[in-house]
This record gives sequence, structure tokens and C-alpha cells, in this order.
Amino acid sequence: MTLRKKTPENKMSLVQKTALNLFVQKGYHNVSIPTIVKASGVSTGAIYSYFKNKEALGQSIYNQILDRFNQDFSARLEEKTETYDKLRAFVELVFNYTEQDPIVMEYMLFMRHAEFLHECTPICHSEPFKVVRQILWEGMQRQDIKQQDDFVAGISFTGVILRAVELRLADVYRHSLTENIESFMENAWCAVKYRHSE
Amino acid sequence: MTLRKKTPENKMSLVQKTALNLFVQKGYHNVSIPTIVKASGVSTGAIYSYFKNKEALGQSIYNQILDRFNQDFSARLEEKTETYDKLRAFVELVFNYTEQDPIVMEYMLFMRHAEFLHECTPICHSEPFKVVRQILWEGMQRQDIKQQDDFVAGISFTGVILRAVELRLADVYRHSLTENIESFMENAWCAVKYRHSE
DNA sequence: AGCAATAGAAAGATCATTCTTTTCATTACA
DNA sequence: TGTAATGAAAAGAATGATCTTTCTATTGCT
Repeated sequence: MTLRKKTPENKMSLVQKTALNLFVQKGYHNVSIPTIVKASGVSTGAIYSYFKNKEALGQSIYNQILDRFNQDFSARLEEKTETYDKLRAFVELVFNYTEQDPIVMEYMLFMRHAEFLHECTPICHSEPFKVVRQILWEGMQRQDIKQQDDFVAGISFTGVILRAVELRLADVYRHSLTENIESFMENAWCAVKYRHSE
Repeated sequence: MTLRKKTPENKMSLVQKTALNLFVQKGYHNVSIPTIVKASGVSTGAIYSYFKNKEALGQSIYNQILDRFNQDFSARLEEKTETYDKLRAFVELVFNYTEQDPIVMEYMLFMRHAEFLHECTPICHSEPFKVVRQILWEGMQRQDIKQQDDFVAGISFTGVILRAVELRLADVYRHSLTENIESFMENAWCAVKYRHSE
């Protein structure tokens, strides 16, 4: 019994992987189906048998990435009780993703999905960022960090971290984020912890 | 002698204004020349007599916006001598732009220009962000803020501010930035000023 | 043999850009 | 002052390339 070299599942994920890389590299609209066909070796017909259309392909990639991230985040959050440790778990996860899977990270965070995905919750409304806000809110109740609007706190903390990711992905910041996590974590923490007046 | 209703300069800037709005609203690639023709009332022929092609139109909009921002920033920086005041001038400018000209701000900061402009310095490499880094570097020399890599400091400070802008433009943060400048300025300042150990 | 999976040509739409025609302010001249 | 010539500017139809998606013929496994 000879198996086909590529099972449908394999091919489907090959198409997704190829498309993800091309989308990030050249932008969704600059990647045509024929381009994906050439790059993946999977035919037009096969692609359209797996995905309703180009947008559905983009959407499926996005959903998969976000699901995985959410799971990983939940896993890392377990056992953490301190505000600082929870926030640090978030930063570690984000930085690890960035260094290990920069393309995934770029697709998740910095593509303007609304431009090509019609039903797409913006990432800033998505689960992980709600969770961070929740952690910060609890931290304020416990007096671990300074009192303020939880949106402002969330913006400030994630702002430091996500800008680090952004400039790392753009190769403006040229050092490993995981190796320099202390610096960014400190700054992000100080942003939500201290008062200027103190 | 009757003048034409619209001089070429007027029409050219009308096209730019229309295109800017459409690009931000729907994304560069989702806006065709015929769309701009319909929305502006300027014909295809006229548009192509002003701009070599669609990309040149996009580029001219970008250059104009960036030039104006640079000038405004220089102007606000004059007379400022303290590190804090210089940084605050940056934040005030950015927040004012965001509230008064959200579309301009979005085009300047959050469009993925590399996807449609071939010769385009990424914004994070551009003049204003170099200046912020320079201010931070001087602040460290003067011991106004904590010692650290100036890239890390720049990322942290602008991270807080730009994420505020991003979420404000996405209508996730629903309050005026100019009215809440104190909160964000404090957090951004604390990020670069204090040490966790202190 | 039968059938799902696949390939790739073809269809149909849309886009950026070009090109020809028309318009209109200005100038030259009567 | 009135009129015709001129050429830059503008309009919009036409072009050709390219894109997404569909469709039909073929493949290869069971």
C-alpha cells in the first residue's frame, strides 16, 4: 500500500505555511493565488478545495495562530500568583514568539487584517490583551502597582513590549529580545508601578 | 475673464486629500484609480498628469505629511531645555495630531507603507524618532533619567505614547488623548526614569 | 471500476495606465 | 474691441495585464 506523498492535511498546512510567509514578506494584496501555487507546488484547484477563497485562507491562518497563542498564554499563566510574575509570563511568551517565529508574530500583530479579513476582531480587543488588563486591574486592587484607569495601564505596559517587538521585527533593534528581557520588563513595569511625584 | 473653478494646484491637493481618506479608510490596495476619480470628481487623465502613477500619489501624500510633522516638531522643541519638557513637547505634538487629524496620523504611523511604496524609509527610522532617542541620550548624560541603551529607552518611551495613539485611532481607547496627556506622559516618563530596584 | 482528489486551462472581473479627443484660457491679430 | 488660432489641461474610452474563482478533464487510490 503506497500512501500519497502528501495527505490532504499535509498539503493544506503546506499551503497555509507558504501563504503565511508570502503574506508577511510581500503583503496580502501583493500575493496572488498563482504565486502561492508556484511557491507551494499545490495547484489552484487543490487550494480552492481546501479554502473557500483567498480571504478564508488568510482567516484560517490568523485563527490558528491566535488560538495557539491563547493556549500558550493560559498555560504560562498557571501557577503564577504575583502581579509581576503574571506580567512577566506575558512578556516572556511574546518575546519567545518573536525570536522563534518572527513571521507568525508579524502576521498576528502587525498586518492590517481589517484590510483583507472582513470578520476579524482587532488584536487589541482579543483575549490576551483583555487578560493583561485584568491582571493589571487586580494588581491595582492589591496595591502592587499604582492606581489608574486600567486601559491606560494596559496601553502603557503593552506599549513598551509591543514596540520592542515591532522594532525587533523591523530589524531596527538588533539584539535578541529574550536576552534583553530584563531591560524591557523593567521599563514596562516601572511605567505602571511608579508615580512621577514619588 | 472667468477663471476655471479649480486651479491645477487645488485639484492636485483635492486628489491627495481624497486619496488619503480613502487609503486610510479602505487600505491602499482596496482603492482603485476609478474610485478616486469618482470620489474626487477629478478625471483619470488629470490625476495622471499630476502624478506619475498610483504609487507616486501615495508617496507624495506621505512626504507632505512627514515634512509637516518634522517642521512642527522642530518648532515645538525650540526654547525647551529640560529633558522632561522636550519629551513632553513630542507627546503633545503627537496627541494633538491624533485628535485633530486622525487620518493623517494613521497614514503616517500605521499604514504598512513598504507594501506599496518602494522607496520609503520606515517611520521608526525617520527624523522624529531619532530626535527622541537623542533627547533621551542627553537626558542620561545629565542624569535626568536612568542609564540604559538609548534604543531601549526610545522604544519604551515612544511605545507607551504610540500605543495610546494606536488604540485611540482604533477607538478602543475612547477618551481624548490631549485631555489625558498627564496619565500617559507620567507612565512613559516613569518607564525611562525609575529603576525597579529603587 | 468507481470516486474523491487534483491539475491547470478558461472565464469573467477589475485594475493601472495609455491614448485620443475635447475643452477652454490665453494670445495674436484685425 | 472682437475674433480666430494655439496649446496646455482634462476627460474618459480603450488597452492590456493580472487577479480571483470556476469548471472540466485527468489522475491515482481503493
